[in-house]
Amino acid sequence: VSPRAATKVDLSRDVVVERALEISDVEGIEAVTIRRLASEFGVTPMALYWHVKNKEELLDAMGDRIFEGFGAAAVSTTGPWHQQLRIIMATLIEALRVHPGALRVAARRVLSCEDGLIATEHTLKVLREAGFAVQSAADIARNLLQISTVMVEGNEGQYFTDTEEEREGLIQAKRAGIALLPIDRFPHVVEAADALTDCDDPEAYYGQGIDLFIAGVKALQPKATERAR
Amino acid sequence: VSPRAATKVDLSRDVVVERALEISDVEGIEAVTIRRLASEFGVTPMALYWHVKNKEELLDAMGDRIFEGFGAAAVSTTGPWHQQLRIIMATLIEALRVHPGALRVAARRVLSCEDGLIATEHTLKVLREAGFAVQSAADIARNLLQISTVMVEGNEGQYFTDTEEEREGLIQAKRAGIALLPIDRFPHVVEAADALTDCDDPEAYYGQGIDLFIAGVKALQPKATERAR
DNA sequence: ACCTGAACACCGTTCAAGT
DNA sequence: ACCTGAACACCGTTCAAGT
Repeated sequence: VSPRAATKVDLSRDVVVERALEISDVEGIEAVTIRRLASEFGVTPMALYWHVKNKEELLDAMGDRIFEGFGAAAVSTTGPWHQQLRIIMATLIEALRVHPGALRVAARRVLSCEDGLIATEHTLKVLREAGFAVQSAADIARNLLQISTVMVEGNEGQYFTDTEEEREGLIQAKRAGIALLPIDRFPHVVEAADALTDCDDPEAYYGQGIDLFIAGVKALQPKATERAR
Repeated sequence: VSPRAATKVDLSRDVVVERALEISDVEGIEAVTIRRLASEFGVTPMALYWHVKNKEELLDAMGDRIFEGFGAAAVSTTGPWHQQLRIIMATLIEALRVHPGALRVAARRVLSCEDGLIATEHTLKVLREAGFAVQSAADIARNLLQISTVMVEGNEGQYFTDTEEEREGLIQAKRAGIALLPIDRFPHVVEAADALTDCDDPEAYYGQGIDLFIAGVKALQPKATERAR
């Protein structure tokens, strides 16, 4: 019944990964350490090595967790190819936003986890059927993942700190630093100080990013005449 | 004249940053440590703190170095807006490719260093004159940087190791892992195993990425009728 | 099956002291 | 002005040992 007993659940791989994700979402991925986790579970650092091979495997497991359910969602899309691509991208962004601290580790796990593979398979299928060559389709699929990752990261995967106030402070400081630039040299930057740092309308931000990507892919689509090599 | 004397140049901020960039390009940014640098210079770790405030400042300086000359290059573009944007992006990618290990630290320094600000100012100017609203222009400028960064990173900013052979091995292992997937479940992924991992034609890869982005931005451009709010 | 203890080779950084 | 020495609070990980 002591405050420490509250955190003293039975250790397991899942519990460890879950806690690691919680930490990364608040304080960033660098705050996730074996020793930190151990102390939070009221256990010795070495105890974790029973449930996870090493730190790398822990990070991988965090990434895989993020993609859970993504495969099924990606496969269930319907409609014209560009609409399917749009839904896949929107779904991916949604999934990534849940754990902004673990984006990076997720991105490099796409081709190493079940759900990432399923989603990639379907994405490639859609692109191939739209007439894209193997290399083009692969590049576009990679781009889709990378752009989604970097958009989410740029928007909510920064400024990790211990407290919320501290986080606010960092953002304010950044914005103020831009707003105070010499306006004669950087008029457009100063004008866009808010727009460049913050995002009071994330949906619009992601919407434009998705629009841009889909429009770009559409423009790259080989014409039907070119397709018959 | 001893082998160790060869590395014993006079310590200075520039020399330290330069060496840090060299290390990050070969072994990745995590290989850059104060103690490692100190031992390479044949000096005590604390000696570095005279030339650089702390590790964060060192990383920032590495990022700023990457953008050196980028401002001037970005400003000197001419032609229609989308062509200027294209040149800016191509130039940025070129600059980023020089130091693939320090991409990440560079990206977050754009709005904090001279050359990054100059380039951003000009990019925003071009976009505003093309009719984009402040928020849209800002989002697109951010996207340009992020996409460029992530393309370079995805292509040559991975698999850092001590030796070149080890690096080759990692890439081969990754590709083999994909190629050996069950072909009935992941036919398109297996087909694209090479295309997804490697890039024997980087110019084509970056070219398509730039094409995609520019086409996407073009599609988002407000029509002249809409512009007169 | 699950965890501990002690130890090793690493980190960044402070602070006082040397030349 | 520039560097050293000793110390502190952190890392990940191995290996043998406990229950």
